[in-house]
Amino acid sequence: MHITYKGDYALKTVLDLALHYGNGVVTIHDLAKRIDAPIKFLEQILLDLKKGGFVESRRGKVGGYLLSKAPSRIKLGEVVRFIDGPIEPIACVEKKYSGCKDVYKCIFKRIWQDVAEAISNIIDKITFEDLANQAKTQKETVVYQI
Amino acid sequence: MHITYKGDYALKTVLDLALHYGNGVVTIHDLAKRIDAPIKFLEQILLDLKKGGFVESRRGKVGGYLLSKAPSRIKLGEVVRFIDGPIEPIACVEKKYSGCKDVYKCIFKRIWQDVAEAISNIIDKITFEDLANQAKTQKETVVYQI
DNA sequence: GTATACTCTACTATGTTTATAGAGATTATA
DNA sequence: TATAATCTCTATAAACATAGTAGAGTATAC
Repeated sequence: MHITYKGDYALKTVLDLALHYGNGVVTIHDLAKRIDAPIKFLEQILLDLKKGGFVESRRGKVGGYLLSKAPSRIKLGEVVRFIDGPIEPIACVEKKYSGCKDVYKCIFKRIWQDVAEAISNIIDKITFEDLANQAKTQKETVVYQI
Repeated sequence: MHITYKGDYALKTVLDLALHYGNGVVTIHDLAKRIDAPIKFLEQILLDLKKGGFVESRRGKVGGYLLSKAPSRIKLGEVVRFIDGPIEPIACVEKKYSGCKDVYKCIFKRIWQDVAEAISNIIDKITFEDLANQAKTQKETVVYQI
C-alpha cells in the first residue's frame, strides 16, 4: 500500500468537499489553493473522482464540485482503493491470484493477508464525516493556540 | 508499503537460508531454483543482503551464502524495510519530515501513522525462526496430503 | 591451473507517476 | 447574444522506479 501524490490530493479533495457539504459547490481554483495542488493535475483527479461516484460537478459560471453523497457514507478506504489501488502489499494476496509457484510463497501470503486486514481495520472504519469533524476541531485548536 | 519482486525474492532468500541455518552454505544456483528467481537478479539481491548484514558469503569452489546470525534474531520487518524501504504509506509520515503545507495533511498523517504501527505490529514480531518453523510444518502437511 | 562460485559495474526495457498543454463544451448574466 | 467563468477531454512529456541482462573480474578448493 502506497499513497501517491494523486491519492493524497484526492483524499484532501474529498475532505475539503466534505467540509463544504451542504454549502454549494467548490471551484477547482479554490480547492487547488487550499490543498496546494497543481490545478491541471487536480482536474484529472476530479474527473476520476466523478467516475468513481464520489463527486458531482456543475458546469458553467458559478460551477464547481460537490460530494455526490453525505460524508458519513464515504469511507477513507473506498477513496484510497479507487485512486491508488488495492491495499494488499503484494499482488499474490489479491483475490484474482491463486497459485504459488514456490514452497515459501504461501508462508508470506498469510502474513500479507494479515497486514491487509490490519490496514482495512483502520481505513475502512473512518468516514469523511469523522475526518471533517477532526479537521474542524483542529482548526479551532490552532486558532486558540495563536 | 509495497513488496516488490526484489523484496519478495529477498524474503524467500532469507527464509531459505534460515531453513539451512547450521548446515553450511547454499549456492545461488540452488537458491534460484528453489525460490524461482532469475539468477543474475538474485546476485544483486544477495549483495544487498550482505551490505545489510543479513547474510555472509564464502567465495570459490564450495562457496555459497549463509545467514550471518540466527534466524531467531532476524525480524521480517527488518528485511522488508532494508530492501523495500519504509513501511509508512506516504512520505510525510516518516521521521525526517516535519512540515505540513496545508491544513488537511495532518488529519491524514495521524491515520498513516496508525497504519504504519499496525503493520509494524505484525512484521516486527515475526522472526525468520518462526517462518522457518511454519515452512517445515507446511512441508510435512503437504507430503502427508499427497 | 582449472572449475566453480561469488563480486561489481554498467546498461536496457518497461511501466508508473506527475504533471503540462490546449482545444472544446456549458452556463449565468449583463 | 456576447462574454467570462467554469468544467471536460485527450494527448504528450519528463522523471523516476522496477526488473531484469551482460560481462569482466576475483577468490578458493582440489
